[in-house]
Amino acid sequence: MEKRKNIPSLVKDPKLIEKRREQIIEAAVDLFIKKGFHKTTTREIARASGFSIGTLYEYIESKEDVLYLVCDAIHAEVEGRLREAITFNGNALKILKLALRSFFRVMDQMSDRVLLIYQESKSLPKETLRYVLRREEEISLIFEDILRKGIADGSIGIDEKHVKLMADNIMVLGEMWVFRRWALQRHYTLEEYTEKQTALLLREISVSE
Amino acid sequence: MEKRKNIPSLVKDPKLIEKRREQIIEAAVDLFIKKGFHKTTTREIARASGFSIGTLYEYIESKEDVLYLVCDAIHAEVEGRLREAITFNGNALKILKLALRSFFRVMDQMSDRVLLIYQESKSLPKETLRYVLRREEEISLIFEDILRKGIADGSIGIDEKHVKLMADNIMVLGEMWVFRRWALQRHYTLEEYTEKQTALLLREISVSE
Amino acid sequence: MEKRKNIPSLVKDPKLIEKRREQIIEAAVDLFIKKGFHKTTTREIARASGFSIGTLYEYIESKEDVLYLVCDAIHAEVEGRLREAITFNGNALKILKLALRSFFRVMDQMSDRVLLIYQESKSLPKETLRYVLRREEEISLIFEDILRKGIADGSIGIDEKHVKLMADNIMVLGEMWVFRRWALQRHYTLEEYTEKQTALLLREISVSE
Amino acid sequence: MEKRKNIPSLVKDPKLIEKRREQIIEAAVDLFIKKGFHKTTTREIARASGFSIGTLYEYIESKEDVLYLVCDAIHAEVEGRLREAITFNGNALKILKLALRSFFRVMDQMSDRVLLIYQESKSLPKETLRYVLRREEEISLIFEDILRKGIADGSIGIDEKHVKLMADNIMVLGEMWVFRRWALQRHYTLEEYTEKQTALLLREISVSE
DNA sequence: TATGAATGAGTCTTCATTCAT
DNA sequence: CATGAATGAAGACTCATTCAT
Repeated sequence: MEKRKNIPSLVKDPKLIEKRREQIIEAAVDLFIKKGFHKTTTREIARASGFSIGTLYEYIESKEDVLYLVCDAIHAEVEGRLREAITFNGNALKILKLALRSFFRVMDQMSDRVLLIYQESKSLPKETLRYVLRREEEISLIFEDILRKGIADGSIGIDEKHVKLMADNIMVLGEMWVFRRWALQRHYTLEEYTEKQTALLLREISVSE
Repeated sequence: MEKRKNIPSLVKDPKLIEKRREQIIEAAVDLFIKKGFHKTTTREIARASGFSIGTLYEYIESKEDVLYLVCDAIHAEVEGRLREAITFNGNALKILKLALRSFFRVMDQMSDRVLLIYQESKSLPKETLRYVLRREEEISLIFEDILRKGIADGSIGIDEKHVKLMADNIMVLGEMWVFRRWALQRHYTLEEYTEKQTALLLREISVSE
Repeated sequence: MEKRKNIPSLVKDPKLIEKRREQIIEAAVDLFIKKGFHKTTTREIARASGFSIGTLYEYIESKEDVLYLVCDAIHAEVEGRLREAITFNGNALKILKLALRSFFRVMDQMSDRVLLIYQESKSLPKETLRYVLRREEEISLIFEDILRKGIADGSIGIDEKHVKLMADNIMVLGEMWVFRRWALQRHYTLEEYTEKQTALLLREISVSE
Repeated sequence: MEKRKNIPSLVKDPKLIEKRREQIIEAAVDLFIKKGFHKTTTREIARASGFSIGTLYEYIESKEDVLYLVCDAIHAEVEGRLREAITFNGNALKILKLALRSFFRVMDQMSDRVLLIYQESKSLPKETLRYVLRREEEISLIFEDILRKGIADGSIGIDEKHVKLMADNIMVLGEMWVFRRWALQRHYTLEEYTEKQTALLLREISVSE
C-alpha cells in the first residue's frame, strides 16, 4: 500500500537522516555505476559518503537498503525532472509532445542511472523489488494522465482502453534509448530519435485516425 | 577476429570437454536465473553439474568462465533456433515476416535466459564481454541479410544505408518483450505483440513507401 | 632508499597497529619455526595471535607480509641485542672482541630464528626479499664500523680495502654456528667456538701482522 | 642402519624404476631450484619428467619422496665428483690440498643444488630427513679419512681427537661459499677463496705446529 | 551520534593423490 | 605399465555487519 519502503534508522533526527541518506545515495550511485552493486563494498560506500562504516549503518540496516535508496532516488529524479519540464498550458497533444521530448532527454542524460536500475534491482529482496517497480509505474502514470486529458479535450484520438498500453509503449521507447544506446547512437542523434519515435506514436493516436 | 573465446581446460579429450561443459552450462543457467551470478557459488555449480568442485575446475579456469559459457550458449541457442525457423522459400518480405514471428517467439520462450545475459554479462571481464556482444551482432546480421535480400528482389523498399538501423530496431523490439514482459503481457499476448510490431515495421519498409 | 617496507593496514591507530603486529610476530615466529612458513596457515597465525582471521587481515595484506614482519623483527632483535652489548669504552680491538663474543652468543640464543630467515626468506616476493637482505647488511655494518675505528686508533692492523670482507667473514662465522650447530656442538661449546674463531680472526688483523 | 631410504614402487622392473627416477630427479631439481619445493606441483614434475601424473605416482608414493630423491641425488653427485677428483697418489697432505680444491670447485658448480638441500630439506618427514643428513656425513668422512691417513703417514700434524672437528670445519667452508656467495664473490674469486681458506687450514694442521 | 576495530561465515581456487581404463 | 579424469580437503582472503567506546 505504501509507496515508499520505510528503512529503520538508529538516528532520531529526520532532517539528519535525510541529509545522510542523500550523501549515501550520491556516493553509492557513482560506485554502483562504476563497479556494480556486488563489487562495491560497504566500506567504499561509507568512505565515499564522507563518514565511517559505523555511521553508515546508523542510517541503513543492510547493503541492500542502499541499493533500494539508490533505485528509489533515481526513479524520483526521473519523475521529478519529467514533471518539472511539463507545463500544463495548451492542449494535451501539445503537452504530450513536450513530455516525450523531455522524457527522452531525461533518459538520455540519466542513462547510466537508469541502466543501473535494470542491471542491479534484481539483487533487491523480492518485497523491496516490488516497491521499485511500483515507482516506475508512477512515471508511466504521467503519460496516462496526459493521454486521458487528450481524450477529454479531444486532442488525442484513442480509446480509453488503450491508454495504459500506449503509456507502456512510451516507457519502452525511452528505455530502448538507454539499453541500446551504443547501437542506436551509431545511426541517430537523440534529436532524430525523438522526432522519429514521436512521429510514429502520433500517427497512432492522431484524432483523424 | 575469433568468434569464440577459447577457454583452456586441463582435460585433453575434446569430446569430454564439450560434454562436461554442456553439463556445466545447463546447471549454471538455472542457478544464475534463480539466484543471479554473484549469489551462485562454484560449489553449487559443481554439484548441480553432477561432479565435484575439483572436476569443475578441470573444465574452466574461473567462475567468470562459466558466465561466459552460459552467455555464449544462450546466444547460440537464440541464433540456432532463429535460423532453423527460417525457410528460404519465397521473397524476402515473406521471410522477414516469418523471421520476426520466430524471433519474438524465441525471445518469449527464452526470456529468462536473455534477461540473464542483460543482467549479468556486465560481470564479465571487459575483453570477454566483447565476445558476447559480438555474438549478439551475429543475430542482428540475420535480419540484415534478409533486408538486403529484400532490396535485391524488390520486395522490401528501404535504402541500403538504413539496413543496419532497421535490423537494430528489430532486435530492440525483441528485447523489449523480454525486459518489459511483466508490463506488456498485461495488455498483449505474444501473438498480438507480434502482429502489431510487424505491422508497424512493415509500414516503414513497404515498397510503396 | 627506505630501510623498512611499509605494510598498509586497515586500522588507523599506529599504537594499535604496532601492538597487534607484535602479537602477530610472536605467534608466527613460533609457528614458522615449528612447522615452516608454508605449512602454517593464516588461521593458525590468527588464533595464536589471539584474534580472528578477519582481524589478522586488518593488520597485514597477505601471508607473505607476516613472513616479512617476522624476518624484519628477527633482524632487528639481532641488531638490537648486539648494539646494546657493545660498550664503546676502550680501543676498537677490545670492542671487537666484545662484539664477537656478543654476536656469537646472540646467534646461539636466536639460532632457531636466524635459521628461519635462511630457510624461509626465499618465499618472500623479490622486492621484499631485498629489504630483508639489506637489513642483514646493517648488522655487518656494525663490524665494519668497529674495524674502521680500529684502523683509526691503531689497534687493528688491516687495510681499509679489506674491511668489508672481514666484516663478511665475521657474519659467516656467526651463521656457521647456526647452520651447523648440530655438528659443531658435538665438539665445541659456544665458549670454545668463540675463543677459537676469535683467535683465528685476531691473528689476521693483529697490528703486528 | 640403512644408508638409503627404500621408496616403494608399483613397478617391478628395477632398471625401469631407476631410469624413471632419474628422469624425475632431473626434472624436479630444476623446478625446485626455480620455484621452490612448495610452489612446484606434482603435475609440473610429471610433465617435466616426460610422463603423466599417473606414471609419476607409479614410481613414488608422495611428493616428499621426490624431494628425498632429489636431495639424495645431489649428495651423491657431490660425493661422486669429489671422490673421482681425488687421486690417491702422494702423501695425505697433498691429497688434502687437492681434495679441498675439488670440494670448493664442486660446491661452486653445484651451489644451486646444495642451496636447495639447505632450504628445502626441512620439508622432509623427520625420519627421511635423517637419511639426508646421514648422507652429508658421508662426504665429511672423505675428509676424515684423508686426515687420518695424514696422521698415519706423518704429513698432517693433528690429534686424532680433532679429526672430526676439522672435517666439519672443512664442510662449513664449502657451504659458506654456497650460502654467502653473493657477499663473498664481491671480494674473492673462487680461486682466491680456495687459496686463502686452504692456507688458514693448513696453518692449523701443519706438522710443525 | 560517530567511530572504527573486531568478527567469522563464506568464497574462489589449488593440488596431491587415486583409480578405472 | 601408462594414462589422465575425478576427487575433495584445505587454503588464502573478503566483507557485511556488530558493538564497545
